Amino acid sequence: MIRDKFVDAIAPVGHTDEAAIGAINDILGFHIRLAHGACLRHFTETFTDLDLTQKQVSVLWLVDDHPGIAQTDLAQRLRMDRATTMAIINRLQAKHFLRRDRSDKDGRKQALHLQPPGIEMLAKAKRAIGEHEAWVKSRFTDKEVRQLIELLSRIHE
Amino acid sequence: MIRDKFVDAIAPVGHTDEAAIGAINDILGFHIRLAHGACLRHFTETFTDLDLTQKQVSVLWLVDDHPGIAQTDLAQRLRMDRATTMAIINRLQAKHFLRRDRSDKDGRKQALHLQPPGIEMLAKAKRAIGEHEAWVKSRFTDKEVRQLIELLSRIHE
DNA sequence: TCTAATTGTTAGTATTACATACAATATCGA
DNA sequence: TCGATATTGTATGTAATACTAACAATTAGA
Repeated sequence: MIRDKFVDAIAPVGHTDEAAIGAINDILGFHIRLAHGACLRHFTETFTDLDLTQKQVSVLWLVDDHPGIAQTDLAQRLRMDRATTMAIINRLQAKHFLRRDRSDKDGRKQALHLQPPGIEMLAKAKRAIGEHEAWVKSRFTDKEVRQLIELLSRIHE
Repeated sequence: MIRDKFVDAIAPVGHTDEAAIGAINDILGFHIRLAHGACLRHFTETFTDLDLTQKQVSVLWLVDDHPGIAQTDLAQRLRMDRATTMAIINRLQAKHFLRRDRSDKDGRKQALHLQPPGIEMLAKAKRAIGEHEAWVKSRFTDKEVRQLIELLSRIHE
Protein backbone atom coordinates (compact mmCIF):
# COMPACT_ATOMS: atom_id res chain seq x y z
CA MET A 1 0.00 0.00 0.00
CA ILE A 2 1.13 3.49 -0.75
CA ARG A 3 0.45 4.63 2.78
CA ASP A 4 2.58 1.93 4.36
CA LYS A 5 5.50 2.71 2.14
CA PHE A 6 5.24 6.32 3.18
CA VAL A 7 4.99 5.52 6.85
CA ASP A 8 8.05 3.33 6.60
CA ALA A 9 9.89 6.19 5.04
CA ILE A 10 9.28 8.35 8.10
CA ALA A 11 9.46 5.65 10.75
CA PRO A 12 11.06 6.97 13.95
CA VAL A 13 13.39 4.03 14.39
CA GLY A 14 15.44 1.72 12.26
CA HIS A 15 17.56 3.04 9.45
CA THR A 16 17.88 6.80 9.25
CA ASP A 17 16.93 7.98 5.81
CA GLU A 18 19.20 10.97 6.07
CA ALA A 19 22.53 11.83 7.59
CA ALA A 20 21.23 15.13 8.94
CA ILE A 21 22.95 16.21 12.11
CA GLY A 22 20.56 16.36 15.03
CA ALA A 23 17.78 14.13 13.81
CA ILE A 24 14.66 14.58 15.85
CA ASN A 25 14.99 11.06 17.23
CA ASP A 26 18.24 11.98 18.92
CA ILE A 27 16.46 14.63 20.96
CA LEU A 28 16.03 13.39 24.52
CA GLY A 29 13.14 15.76 25.19
CA PHE A 30 11.32 14.28 22.23
CA HIS A 31 11.44 10.81 23.72
CA ILE A 32 10.37 12.07 27.12
CA ARG A 33 7.34 13.65 25.52
CA LEU A 34 6.39 10.54 23.54
CA ALA A 35 6.85 8.28 26.54
CA HIS A 36 4.75 10.59 28.66
CA GLY A 37 2.07 10.67 25.98
CA ALA A 38 1.95 6.88 25.80
CA CYS A 39 1.69 6.65 29.59
CA LEU A 40 -0.99 9.29 29.78
CA ARG A 41 -2.99 7.55 27.08
CA HIS A 42 -2.89 4.21 28.86
CA PHE A 43 -3.62 5.87 32.19
CA THR A 44 -6.67 7.58 30.73
CA GLU A 45 -7.97 4.30 29.33
CA THR A 46 -7.42 2.57 32.65
CA PHE A 47 -9.28 5.32 34.49
CA THR A 48 -12.18 5.73 32.07
CA ASP A 49 -14.63 4.07 34.45
CA LEU A 50 -13.37 5.93 37.50
CA ASP A 51 -13.43 9.23 35.61
CA LEU A 52 -10.23 10.53 37.18
CA THR A 53 -7.16 12.19 35.67
CA GLN A 54 -3.54 11.70 36.65
CA LYS A 55 -3.48 14.99 38.51
CA GLN A 56 -6.67 14.24 40.36
CA VAL A 57 -5.37 10.87 41.54
CA SER A 58 -2.10 12.44 42.61
CA VAL A 59 -3.97 15.03 44.65
CA LEU A 60 -6.21 12.44 46.33
CA TRP A 61 -3.17 10.35 47.11
CA LEU A 62 -1.21 13.21 48.62
CA VAL A 63 -4.13 14.54 50.64
CA ASP A 64 -4.59 11.05 52.04
CA ASP A 65 -0.89 10.77 52.87
CA HIS A 66 -0.82 14.22 54.43
CA PRO A 67 -4.16 15.14 55.98
CA GLY A 68 -4.59 18.87 56.40
CA ILE A 69 -2.16 19.71 53.61
CA ALA A 70 -2.59 23.19 52.15
CA GLN A 71 -3.13 23.93 48.48
CA THR A 72 0.18 25.69 48.15
CA ASP A 73 2.08 22.72 49.52
CA LEU A 74 0.19 20.48 47.16
CA ALA A 75 1.06 22.75 44.27
CA GLN A 76 4.73 22.74 45.21
CA ARG A 77 4.76 18.98 45.52
CA LEU A 78 3.16 18.44 42.12
CA ARG A 79 4.86 21.37 40.43
CA MET A 80 1.66 23.22 39.68
CA ASP A 81 0.79 26.86 40.23
CA ARG A 82 -1.95 27.97 42.59
CA ALA A 83 -4.51 28.64 39.90
CA THR A 84 -4.16 25.18 38.38
CA THR A 85 -4.38 23.63 41.83
CA MET A 86 -7.60 25.52 42.49
CA ALA A 87 -9.20 24.09 39.37
CA ILE A 88 -8.34 20.55 40.41
CA ILE A 89 -9.42 20.98 44.04
CA ASN A 90 -12.67 22.53 42.88
CA ARG A 91 -13.47 19.50 40.74
CA LEU A 92 -12.63 17.06 43.52
CA GLN A 93 -14.66 19.05 46.01
CA ALA A 94 -17.64 19.13 43.64
CA LYS A 95 -17.54 15.32 43.68
CA HIS A 96 -17.37 15.39 47.50
CA PHE A 97 -14.01 13.63 47.46
CA LEU A 98 -12.46 16.16 49.82
CA ARG A 99 -13.29 19.21 51.89
CA ARG A 100 -11.61 22.51 52.66
CA ASP A 101 -11.25 23.61 56.28
CA ARG A 102 -9.77 26.96 57.17
CA SER A 103 -6.55 26.21 59.01
CA ASP A 104 -6.63 27.43 62.61
CA LYS A 105 -2.87 27.80 62.64
CA ASP A 106 -2.77 30.00 59.55
CA GLY A 107 -5.93 31.79 58.50
CA ARG A 108 -4.72 32.06 54.93
CA LYS A 109 -4.43 28.33 54.40
CA GLN A 110 -7.04 25.74 53.64
CA ALA A 111 -6.55 22.39 55.33
CA LEU A 112 -7.56 19.61 52.94
CA HIS A 113 -9.06 16.32 54.11
CA LEU A 114 -10.50 13.38 52.19
CA GLN A 115 -14.16 12.65 52.70
CA PRO A 116 -15.60 9.10 52.66
CA PRO A 117 -16.36 9.11 48.91
CA GLY A 118 -12.80 10.27 48.30
CA ILE A 119 -11.37 7.53 50.48
CA GLU A 120 -13.36 4.91 48.60
CA MET A 121 -12.33 6.35 45.27
CA LEU A 122 -8.67 6.47 46.24
CA ALA A 123 -8.79 2.77 47.14
CA LYS A 124 -10.19 1.97 43.71
CA ALA A 125 -7.69 4.31 42.09
CA LYS A 126 -4.76 2.61 43.78
CA ARG A 127 -5.88 -0.72 42.40
CA ALA A 128 -6.16 0.82 38.93
CA ILE A 129 -2.72 2.38 39.35
CA GLY A 130 -1.44 -1.12 40.05
CA GLU A 131 -2.74 -2.30 36.70
CA HIS A 132 -1.35 0.73 34.94
CA GLU A 133 2.05 0.38 36.55
CA ALA A 134 2.16 -3.29 35.61
CA TRP A 135 1.58 -2.25 32.01
CA VAL A 136 4.42 0.28 32.06
CA LYS A 137 6.82 -1.93 33.95
CA SER A 138 6.13 -5.03 31.87
CA ARG A 139 8.87 -4.01 29.45
CA PHE A 140 11.54 -3.55 32.13
CA THR A 141 13.41 -5.59 34.69
CA ASP A 142 13.25 -4.43 38.30
CA LYS A 143 16.75 -3.10 37.97
CA GLU A 144 15.83 -1.12 34.88
CA VAL A 145 12.83 0.35 36.66
CA ARG A 146 15.00 1.58 39.50
CA GLN A 147 17.48 2.92 36.97
CA LEU A 148 14.81 4.73 35.00
CA ILE A 149 13.29 6.29 38.11
CA GLU A 150 16.72 7.45 39.20
CA LEU A 151 17.44 9.04 35.84
CA LEU A 152 14.05 10.72 35.63
CA SER A 153 14.39 12.01 39.18
CA ARG A 154 17.46 13.97 38.16
CA ILE A 155 15.31 15.88 35.71
CA HIS A 156 12.44 16.83 37.97
CA GLU A 157 14.22 17.40 41.28
CA MET B 1 9.69 28.57 59.23
CA ILE B 2 6.51 26.62 59.57
CA ARG B 3 6.18 26.17 55.83
CA ASP B 4 9.64 24.72 55.37
CA LYS B 5 9.07 22.20 58.12
CA PHE B 6 5.89 21.14 56.40
CA VAL B 7 7.45 20.88 52.97
CA ASP B 8 10.22 18.74 54.42
CA ALA B 9 7.59 16.47 55.88
CA ILE B 10 6.19 15.77 52.42
CA ALA B 11 9.43 15.91 50.47
CA PRO B 12 9.31 13.45 47.56
CA VAL B 13 12.72 11.98 48.26
CA GLY B 14 14.92 11.19 51.21
CA HIS B 15 13.54 9.37 54.23
CA THR B 16 10.06 7.97 53.86
CA ASP B 17 7.86 9.19 56.68
CA GLU B 18 5.69 6.11 56.43
CA ALA B 19 6.10 2.44 55.66
CA ALA B 20 3.03 2.41 53.42
CA ILE B 21 3.31 -0.10 50.62
CA GLY B 22 3.28 1.57 47.24
CA ALA B 23 4.32 5.09 48.14
CA ILE B 24 3.59 7.51 45.35
CA ASN B 25 7.31 8.01 44.74
CA ASP B 26 7.69 4.37 43.79
CA ILE B 27 5.27 4.86 40.92
CA LEU B 28 7.18 4.99 37.66
CA GLY B 29 4.38 6.82 35.88
CA PHE B 30 4.57 9.53 38.50
CA HIS B 31 8.22 10.21 37.75
CA ILE B 32 7.60 10.20 34.01
CA ARG B 33 4.94 12.82 34.51
CA LEU B 34 7.10 15.02 36.72
CA ALA B 35 10.09 14.74 34.38
CA HIS B 36 7.91 15.62 31.42
CA GLY B 37 6.47 18.57 33.30
CA ALA B 38 9.94 19.87 34.14
CA CYS B 39 11.03 19.50 30.51
CA LEU B 40 7.91 21.16 29.19
CA ARG B 41 8.36 24.06 31.58
CA HIS B 42 11.95 24.65 30.53
CA PHE B 43 11.03 24.23 26.88
CA THR B 44 8.29 26.81 27.19
CA GLU B 45 10.67 29.28 28.81
CA THR B 46 13.27 28.69 26.11
CA PHE B 47 10.68 29.25 23.39
CA THR B 48 8.94 32.27 24.90
CA ASP B 49 10.45 34.64 22.34
CA LEU B 50 9.81 32.34 19.39
CA ASP B 51 6.24 31.72 20.56
CA LEU B 52 6.24 28.05 19.61
CA THR B 53 5.10 24.98 21.50
CA GLN B 54 6.73 21.55 21.56
CA LYS B 55 4.14 20.15 19.20
CA GLN B 56 4.47 23.01 16.78
CA VAL B 57 8.24 22.62 16.62
CA SER B 58 7.88 18.88 16.12
CA VAL B 59 5.50 19.46 13.24
CA LEU B 60 7.76 22.04 11.57
CA TRP B 61 10.70 19.70 11.97
CA LEU B 62 8.89 16.71 10.49
CA VAL B 63 7.42 18.67 7.58
CA ASP B 64 10.91 19.91 6.81
CA ASP B 65 12.33 16.38 7.00
CA HIS B 66 9.52 14.97 4.88
CA PRO B 67 8.20 17.54 2.41
CA GLY B 68 4.73 16.72 1.19
CA ILE B 69 3.86 14.70 4.28
CA ALA B 70 0.13 14.29 4.90
CA GLN B 71 -1.63 15.23 8.11
CA THR B 72 -2.50 11.64 8.92
CA ASP B 73 1.11 10.55 8.66
CA LEU B 74 2.12 13.45 10.84
CA ALA B 75 -0.50 12.46 13.39
CA GLN B 76 0.69 8.87 13.40
CA ARG B 77 4.28 9.94 13.80
CA LEU B 78 3.52 12.19 16.77
CA ARG B 79 0.78 10.02 18.26
CA MET B 80 -1.94 12.59 17.81
CA ASP B 81 -5.44 12.19 16.36
CA ARG B 82 -6.57 13.97 13.21
CA ALA B 83 -8.53 16.65 15.01
CA THR B 84 -5.59 17.65 17.20
CA THR B 85 -3.32 17.70 14.18
CA MET B 86 -5.75 20.01 12.42
CA ALA B 87 -5.61 22.51 15.27
CA ILE B 88 -1.82 22.61 15.15
CA ILE B 89 -1.60 22.83 11.36
CA ASN B 90 -4.18 25.59 11.35
CA ARG B 91 -2.10 27.65 13.77
CA LEU B 92 1.10 27.12 11.80
CA GLN B 93 -0.66 27.96 8.55
CA ALA B 94 -2.11 31.16 10.05
CA LYS B 95 1.49 32.21 10.76
CA HIS B 96 2.42 31.35 7.15
CA PHE B 97 4.93 28.75 8.33
CA LEU B 98 3.54 26.10 6.01
CA ARG B 99 1.03 25.57 3.26
CA ARG B 100 -1.42 22.85 2.31
CA ASP B 101 -1.44 21.51 -1.24
CA ARG B 102 -3.94 18.95 -2.36
CA SER B 103 -1.98 15.81 -3.17
CA ASP B 104 -2.22 14.83 -6.85
CA LYS B 105 -1.57 11.21 -5.97
CA ASP B 106 -4.40 11.00 -3.46
CA GLY B 107 -7.14 13.60 -3.58
CA ARG B 108 -7.98 13.03 0.06
CA LYS B 109 -4.57 14.02 1.32
CA GLN B 110 -3.01 17.39 1.90
CA ALA B 111 0.66 17.65 1.06
CA LEU B 112 2.38 19.89 3.59
CA HIS B 113 5.35 22.09 2.75
CA LEU B 114 7.24 24.69 4.76
CA GLN B 115 7.12 28.24 3.52
CA PRO B 116 10.05 30.67 3.84
CA PRO B 117 8.91 32.07 7.23
CA GLY B 118 8.60 28.51 8.47
CA ILE B 119 12.07 27.61 7.26
CA GLU B 120 13.52 30.61 9.04
CA MET B 121 11.61 29.83 12.19
CA LEU B 122 12.70 26.21 12.16
CA ALA B 123 16.34 27.26 11.96
CA LYS B 124 15.86 29.45 15.01
CA ALA B 125 13.91 26.70 16.74
CA LYS B 126 16.68 24.16 16.19
CA ARG B 127 19.15 26.49 17.84
CA ALA B 128 16.78 26.90 20.78
CA ILE B 129 16.31 23.13 20.95
CA GLY B 130 20.07 22.88 21.23
CA GLU B 131 20.00 25.09 24.33
CA HIS B 132 17.10 23.18 25.77
CA GLU B 133 18.71 19.81 25.17
CA ALA B 134 21.92 21.01 26.76
CA TRP B 135 19.93 21.89 29.86
CA VAL B 136 18.31 18.45 30.03
CA LYS B 137 21.47 16.55 29.23
CA SER B 138 23.66 18.56 31.63
CA ARG B 139 22.80 16.10 34.40
CA PHE B 140 23.73 12.98 32.44
CA THR B 141 26.77 11.39 30.86
CA ASP B 142 26.56 10.52 27.17
CA LYS B 143 26.11 6.89 28.10
CA GLU B 144 23.27 7.71 30.44
CA VAL B 145 21.56 9.74 27.72
CA ARG B 146 21.68 6.81 25.34
CA GLN B 147 20.43 4.53 28.11
CA LEU B 148 17.56 6.84 28.98
CA ILE B 149 16.50 7.20 25.36
CA GLU B 150 16.57 3.43 24.96
CA LEU B 151 14.42 2.89 28.06
CA LEU B 152 11.94 5.59 27.08
CA SER B 153 11.71 4.21 23.56
CA ARG B 154 10.42 0.94 24.95
CA ILE B 155 7.47 2.81 26.38
CA HIS B 156 6.42 4.77 23.33
CA GLU B 157 7.18 2.32 20.58
C1' DT C 1 2.73 49.60 63.68
C1' DC C 2 3.59 49.61 58.89
C1' DT C 3 5.19 47.20 55.03
C1' DA C 4 5.92 43.16 52.52
C1' DA C 5 5.01 38.35 51.66
C1' DT C 6 1.87 34.47 51.53
C1' DT C 7 -2.42 32.18 50.41
C1' DG C 8 -6.52 31.49 48.26
C1' DT C 9 -9.54 33.13 44.88
C1' DT C 10 -11.51 34.73 40.40
C1' DA C 11 -11.28 35.68 35.53
C1' DG C 12 -9.47 35.25 31.09
C1' DT C 13 -6.55 33.05 27.45
C1' DA C 14 -4.06 29.27 25.02
C1' DT C 15 -2.96 24.64 23.98
C1' DT C 16 -3.73 19.96 23.76
C1' DA C 17 -6.78 15.90 23.45
C1' DC C 18 -10.80 13.52 22.46
C1' DA C 19 -15.45 12.28 20.42
C1' DT C 20 -18.58 12.89 16.84
C1' DA C 21 -20.33 13.83 12.53
C1' DC C 22 -19.87 14.93 7.68
C1' DA C 23 -18.14 15.23 2.76
C1' DA C 24 -14.84 14.00 -0.65
C1' DT C 25 -11.97 10.55 -2.30
C1' DA C 26 -9.97 5.97 -2.81
C1' DT C 27 -10.03 0.96 -2.47
C1' DC C 28 -11.69 -3.55 -2.85
C1' DG C 29 -14.93 -7.32 -3.67
C1' DA C 30 -18.68 -9.14 -6.34
C1' DT D 1 -18.27 -1.57 -13.54
C1' DC D 2 -20.75 -0.94 -9.42
C1' DG D 3 -21.49 -0.67 -4.66
C1' DA D 4 -19.94 -1.13 -0.01
C1' DT D 5 -16.20 0.15 2.89
C1' DA D 6 -12.19 2.70 4.43
C1' DT D 7 -9.46 6.75 4.52
C1' DT D 8 -8.65 11.65 4.91
C1' DG D 9 -9.56 16.12 6.03
C1' DT D 10 -12.73 19.15 8.21
C1' DA D 11 -15.89 21.37 11.65
C1' DT D 12 -17.87 21.39 16.24
C1' DG D 13 -18.08 20.79 21.00
C1' DT D 14 -16.23 19.42 25.51
C1' DA D 15 -12.68 18.80 29.03
C1' DA D 16 -8.40 19.45 31.45
C1' DT D 17 -4.37 21.57 32.21
C1' DA D 18 -1.21 25.70 32.47
C1' DC D 19 -0.43 30.39 32.61
C1' DT D 20 -1.16 35.50 33.71
C1' DA D 21 -3.04 39.14 36.24
C1' DA D 22 -5.50 41.07 39.69
C1' DC D 23 -7.63 41.17 44.32
C1' DA D 24 -8.71 40.38 49.45
C1' DA D 25 -7.54 38.30 53.74
C1' DT D 26 -4.00 37.00 56.66
C1' DT D 27 0.57 36.63 58.46
C1' DA D 28 5.49 37.81 59.13
C1' DG D 29 9.07 40.89 59.68
C1' DA D 30 11.56 45.44 59.91
